[in-house]
Amino acid sequence: MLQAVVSKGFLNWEVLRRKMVSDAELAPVFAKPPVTLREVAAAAGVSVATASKALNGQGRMTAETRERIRETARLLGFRPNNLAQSLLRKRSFTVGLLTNDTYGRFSLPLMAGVSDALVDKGVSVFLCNVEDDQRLAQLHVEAMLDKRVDGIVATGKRIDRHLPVDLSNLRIPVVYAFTQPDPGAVGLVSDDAGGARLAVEQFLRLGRRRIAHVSGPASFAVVHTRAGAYRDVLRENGLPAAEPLLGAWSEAWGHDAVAKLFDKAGREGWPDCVFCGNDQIARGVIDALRERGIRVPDDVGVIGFDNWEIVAEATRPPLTSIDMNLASLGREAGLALLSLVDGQPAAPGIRKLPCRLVVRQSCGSPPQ
Amino acid sequence: MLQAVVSKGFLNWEVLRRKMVSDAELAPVFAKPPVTLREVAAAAGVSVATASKALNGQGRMTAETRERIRETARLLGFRPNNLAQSLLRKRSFTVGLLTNDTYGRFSLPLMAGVSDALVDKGVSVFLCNVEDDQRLAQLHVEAMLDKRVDGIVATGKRIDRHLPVDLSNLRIPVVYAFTQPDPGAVGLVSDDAGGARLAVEQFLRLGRRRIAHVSGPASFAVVHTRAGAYRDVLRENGLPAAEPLLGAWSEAWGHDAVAKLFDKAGREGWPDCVFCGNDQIARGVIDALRERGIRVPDDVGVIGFDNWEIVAEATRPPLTSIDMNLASLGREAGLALLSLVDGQPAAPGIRKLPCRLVVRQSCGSPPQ
DNA sequence: TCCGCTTGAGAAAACCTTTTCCCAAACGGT
DNA sequence: ACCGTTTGGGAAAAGGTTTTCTCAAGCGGA
Repeated sequence: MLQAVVSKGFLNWEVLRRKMVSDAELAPVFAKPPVTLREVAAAAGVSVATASKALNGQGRMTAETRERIRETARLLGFRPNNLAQSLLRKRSFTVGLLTNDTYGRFSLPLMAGVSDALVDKGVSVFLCNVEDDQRLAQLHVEAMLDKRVDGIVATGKRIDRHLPVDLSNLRIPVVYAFTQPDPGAVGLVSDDAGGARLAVEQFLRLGRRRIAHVSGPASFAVVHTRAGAYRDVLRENGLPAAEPLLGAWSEAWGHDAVAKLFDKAGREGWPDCVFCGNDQIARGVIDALRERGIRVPDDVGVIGFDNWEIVAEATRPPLTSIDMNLASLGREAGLALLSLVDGQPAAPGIRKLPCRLVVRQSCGSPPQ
Repeated sequence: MLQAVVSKGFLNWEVLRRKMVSDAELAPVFAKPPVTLREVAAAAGVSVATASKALNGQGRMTAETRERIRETARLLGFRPNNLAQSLLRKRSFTVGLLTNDTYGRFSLPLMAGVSDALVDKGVSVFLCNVEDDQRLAQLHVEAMLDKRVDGIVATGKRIDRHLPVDLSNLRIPVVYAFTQPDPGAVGLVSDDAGGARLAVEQFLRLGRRRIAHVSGPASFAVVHTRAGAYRDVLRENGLPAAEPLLGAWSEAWGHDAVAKLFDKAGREGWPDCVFCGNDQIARGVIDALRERGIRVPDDVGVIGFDNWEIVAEATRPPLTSIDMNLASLGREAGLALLSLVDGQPAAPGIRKLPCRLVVRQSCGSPPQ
């Protein structure tokens, strides 16, 4: 193939050789400028227009010419400059990921999901951690806009709070994932009610009947969503729902809640299972039960929420929990954003993605 | 000010007005194209060259002209197109952050630090999660190169492992933070030996003398680094060092280690404090001690490593721990990369950044 | 009045790629 | 031999900004 090319005299071999030698000579590695299309065209003995068309499969030319140009580009290690492409196409193949939860763990799988969905479409993701700082958020948004991102995924640590910046008039599409969307925007969240339902129904399936619910602070919307679903399922099954115990998202509160639930005399008044608002509470609950000599899951079953593996697997016994599928949520958000960027109208409003029950050992086995 | 401008007749007010009206009319928000320098120049009645110089503080012109152009730009909401600027300047003000630890927690504060150091220099960060997938890593690196990032920060979940991609011949600078650097490259890691030293010396200061060390798997380099420092400090103080107990990075191993340390009869053979290789081990140790009726910190002091707040603060009592200052590490990495990008030669080799002792309650108080 | 210098501002090239014409040569048909 | 069509490929504009060069006007001095 190469031989044919050279013998035809079209490949400017001298250009190619000089280039490669000079590259090898260049001691300071950083100084080596990338190969441009112009250089490829020169080496192949064609115009840049033809070179461009050859590499993009556009235009008309002999198969031989096309292949020769391709080979030259390959040999030279040509890679098109995305900046120039973006300038022309008015698409940067770049999106921004705005979050105020850099240290937390909700945005992490979510971010991975977004990035994962976009990378093989050639789209890169700008990471923007804004903490809760308005100024910082503004700074990041402006930087992204200036860099001509095609769109923005907004995410946060709470479903019921806005990011500290207004993204509603941005002239680029925005998708909200796991954070409060602006009205009329596209939002993706986990189906917390569905998740809670999964937990309670699992207990019912296992033959438990006296189901308690211990959750986080009343200031969180999800606390009420999950508590509502808890009550609904029990009502649907003709069972009495105890008033949910609201406290904090901590192990310590799990301990306290156990005291509240199990201090009353009369074992028959005790719940036979506890659905917890997150895994830390569940961990506290399980530890407190063990300290009281109450066996998990034999005497009392426990299910957590979030499926934070490092906690769920360290719990004794390992914790059954609800997984919000945040990576999928992120992937969906990335794809939704992409289709918005492509001009496809997306249904505004909040879409809820299903949760998943991850069974370990803390919820017990089905009755024999 | 505006009045003066208009009265001078230089501000093409009609252009400005039409622009603003048409903007307001444009219903589909996404269709509104950004204002270009050309438009600013036209509205101000000057050439693009003059407009550019006015906004950048370059060139010579009357103060009045400069101010008029600036005002026009402000009014029109002009923001320079970074893509065009980057193309010309051969600097994209963009760096890549490569990590294989998206779900872990080491890279998180580190990422935040990098981003934090760069954002107010106008540099944005591409987040690239490569898991441990060679193909994915290659994909990400090529995408970054194509987008003409100015440099790359490589980070990972282990100091003693390479990322699944070779970054050593990249023609852009690379800084390694909390991952194994290529030979001759710039690397930043935490000073694990120093951190271990802080912990052991704290115990000594508190009057403890029988110091045990429980750490992670022998396959981790940091395990040996920390164990070495542990031995060194004890030797320097003329105290016998027990052989470190190596196991896993888990709570369960913390439990097992306590059994090994405290099962032997004879209280005088027991350690009076335990330095743990990470916070999860420490958590396990503390729980196991409590279950044996051994009081922390009164009978046995415990210090962890990593200062993973959510664990350290949930431990009973709250855990004293070594913080690796990962956010600072990230900041330093960002700044180092920037100075490399600016052409400043940086000393190659691994720079170790100090750790910090975070005192909570598990290590006890000084002897009275 | 003429010359040289300063001042203020514009024209044009450059960055790199894509795309729309456009043109010359070759070719088939009569 | 002539005409119309296809084929293969090139010239040039476009995208938005920066920078260098150029140039005209104005001004002071002789």
